[in-house]
Amino acid sequence: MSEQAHILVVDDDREIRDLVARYLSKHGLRVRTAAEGRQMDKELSSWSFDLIVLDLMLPGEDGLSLCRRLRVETSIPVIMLTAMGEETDRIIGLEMGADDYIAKPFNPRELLARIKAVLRRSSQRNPGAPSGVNRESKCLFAGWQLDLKTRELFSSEGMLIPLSSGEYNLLVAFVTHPNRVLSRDQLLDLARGREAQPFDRAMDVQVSRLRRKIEEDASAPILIKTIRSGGYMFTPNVETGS
Amino acid sequence: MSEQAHILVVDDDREIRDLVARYLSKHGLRVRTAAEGRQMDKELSSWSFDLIVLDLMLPGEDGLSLCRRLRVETSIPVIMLTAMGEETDRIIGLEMGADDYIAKPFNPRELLARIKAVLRRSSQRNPGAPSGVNRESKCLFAGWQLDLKTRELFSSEGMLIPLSSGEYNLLVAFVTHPNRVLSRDQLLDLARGREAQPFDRAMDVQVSRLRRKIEEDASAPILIKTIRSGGYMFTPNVETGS
DNA sequence: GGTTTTTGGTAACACAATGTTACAGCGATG
DNA sequence: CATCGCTGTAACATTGTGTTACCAAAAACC
Repeated sequence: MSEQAHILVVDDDREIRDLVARYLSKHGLRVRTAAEGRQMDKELSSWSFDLIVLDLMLPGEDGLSLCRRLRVETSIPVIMLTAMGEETDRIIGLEMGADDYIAKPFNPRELLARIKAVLRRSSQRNPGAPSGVNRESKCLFAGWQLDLKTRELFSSEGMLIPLSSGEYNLLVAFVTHPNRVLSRDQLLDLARGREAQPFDRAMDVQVSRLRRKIEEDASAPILIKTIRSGGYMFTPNVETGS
Repeated sequence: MSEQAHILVVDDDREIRDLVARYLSKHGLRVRTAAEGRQMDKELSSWSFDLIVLDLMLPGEDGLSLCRRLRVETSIPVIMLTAMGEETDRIIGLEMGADDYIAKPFNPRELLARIKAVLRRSSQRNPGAPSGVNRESKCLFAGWQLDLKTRELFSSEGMLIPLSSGEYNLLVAFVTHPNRVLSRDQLLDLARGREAQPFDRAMDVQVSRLRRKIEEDASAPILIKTIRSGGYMFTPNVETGS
């Protein structure tokens, strides 16, 4: 979050989405949007976010239900948007686990202020930590064992393989998104929380360095496959456990 | 916290104290009250609390100052009560380290919702760990035993390892905030109560000195991990006991 | 099939972050 | 006021990361 914060705006009204997205971007935030729950899930699985702005009324699964799910699955702060201004709704929102609440119609400036307040709080609470999912503490894949709590990687023989912070973050990004094509851009976001510059080859190099440590034969990679003009894919099955 | 949470309400207005105490008790929380700072300290030294509801305006030492002290001495979450509704006050409250804020007059139901929200957050942050002051006097981690009362550190063989007071404070900061990334800035605040200057390397040096004493191999640290461009993380499980 | 173009791998370098040591200043102690 | 232990600072060593460059592999083109 020393960089720009990454915000997901979930609202079925296209105008509001665009308005908010434009306003927040102009004020230095990175913004992505989703129209409803399924799109939200898709965004969540592709990017890491620092905060979610969530409309209460949505087609399909409604905002409260999404909010409850977010609370169970992640620790990303949520600001609820609602058309109704009554106190009960506000309270219900908070009871569902939202971090703040704002009534429609709202002044974008106020939304920005609340976003900053919530980010300030959550960065105090959990500074520097990657937001989002992180419940299980061990991951098993292809004989390897990655301990998310101690940030340690063990080979199938039980040897401790030292990873740099960058290699660890990248591996976590892979392990939490297996069997999917991840673009360099996404990886950069998931592992570093930053955006790609044009001709940014940082991820290629980091992948290369990680391969050298975890692949049997780094010149014929099995675990981290290259998807030409797509990115990379982490192919082993990942078992997550306590 | 699987039991009833234990709440301390600090407010000089007797009516508010009683009203809040009754409402919260009725909803399954254990509540104690205090009218001002000294009473608060007395309660704190007699009981362990999961959360403190703290009025901003108090006779004697005011709420902000109490809040700041609480932050230094304990890790109990705080919700600030204030008569003023302006954002500056809110921000000041949050900067002092409050976890949430609610403006008077408030709906008890909203207070309850916020209390639950904060408890939920703090139990996520510190799962299974006993909340509150370390009236516990011993900490066990990775075979080490740290006695908070006598400020002594014993190795697994029972040897007394002398610590300087700086090393002790740093270790306490780690032991009370395990499994979290702590920035140099935070560590400086927790262990020294001061702010970082630009290019302040004091914590690096102190961490290095502490590692030399508690790590098996200081060149491959297990207990205190470096999080590049983030800070440090204390990774062992900490058991606290009497 | 052969050539060109695009894409990815990685070595080498430069820079940034961190580890470590030496030393000076400070306060406590006797 | 000499000594001792502790701490911060500065200097240097080490390690990690991003960038660039060059080469190889794959795809596109003819």
